[in-house]
Amino acid sequence: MILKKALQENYPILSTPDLIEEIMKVGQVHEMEVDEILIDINQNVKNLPLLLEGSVKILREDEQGNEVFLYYVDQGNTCAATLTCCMDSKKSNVRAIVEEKAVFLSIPYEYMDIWMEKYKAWRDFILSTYSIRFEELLKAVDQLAFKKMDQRIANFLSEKSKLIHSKLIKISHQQIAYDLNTSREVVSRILKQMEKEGLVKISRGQLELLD
DNA sequence: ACATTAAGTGATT
DNA sequence: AATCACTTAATGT
Repeated sequence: MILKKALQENYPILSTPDLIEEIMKVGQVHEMEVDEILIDINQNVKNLPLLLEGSVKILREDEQGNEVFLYYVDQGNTCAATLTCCMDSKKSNVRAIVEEKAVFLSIPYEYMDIWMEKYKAWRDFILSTYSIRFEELLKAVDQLAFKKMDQRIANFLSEKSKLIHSKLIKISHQQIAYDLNTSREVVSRILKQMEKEGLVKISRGQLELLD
């Protein structure tokens, strides 16, 4: 079956045959289009999504509704923040928006505990996604705390470029400003500077990373 | 041709 | 680095 293959390719760590079978049995395949909200803040999370295709952007929001980009989750991964919520079906503290058309397996949260006891592969999987995401989070934190806007923008763009495997990024200055919680003018000015330095080529609604 | 939206700029805090 | 007010340029209808 094609699904099984996708699962094995994207999640080699879950290779235990019995576990694969169970995942296939209880997991529901879902598809979501770009910009759809996979998980919203304060939403009760009762399913764990295992991304098979596409990618998702994880955002944090403050009391005033300002959003800040945290990190991307791509295929073969799941979000640790979601995982935490999923463990006992708590409310999400982040928002997950589909960045690239996503296909994922939705696992009801009841199985989290059961599989933790039953399968070593599952435990390893959970632990490793925790540590991967923890590092991502630390990266995000010191970006926010210590880096200046120009570095944050440069970083944001290179992450994005890596994610979509393209140097051509279709995004407006406004959208970048929104993701990094700054103003459009600042983004425009920094981008202009980067262009002078030969780092990017800007055109309306899209930009290209140069080397 | 006109309206709409993206991007550029200077001044101010 | 943020905000404002305004201009200029690109794009859609």
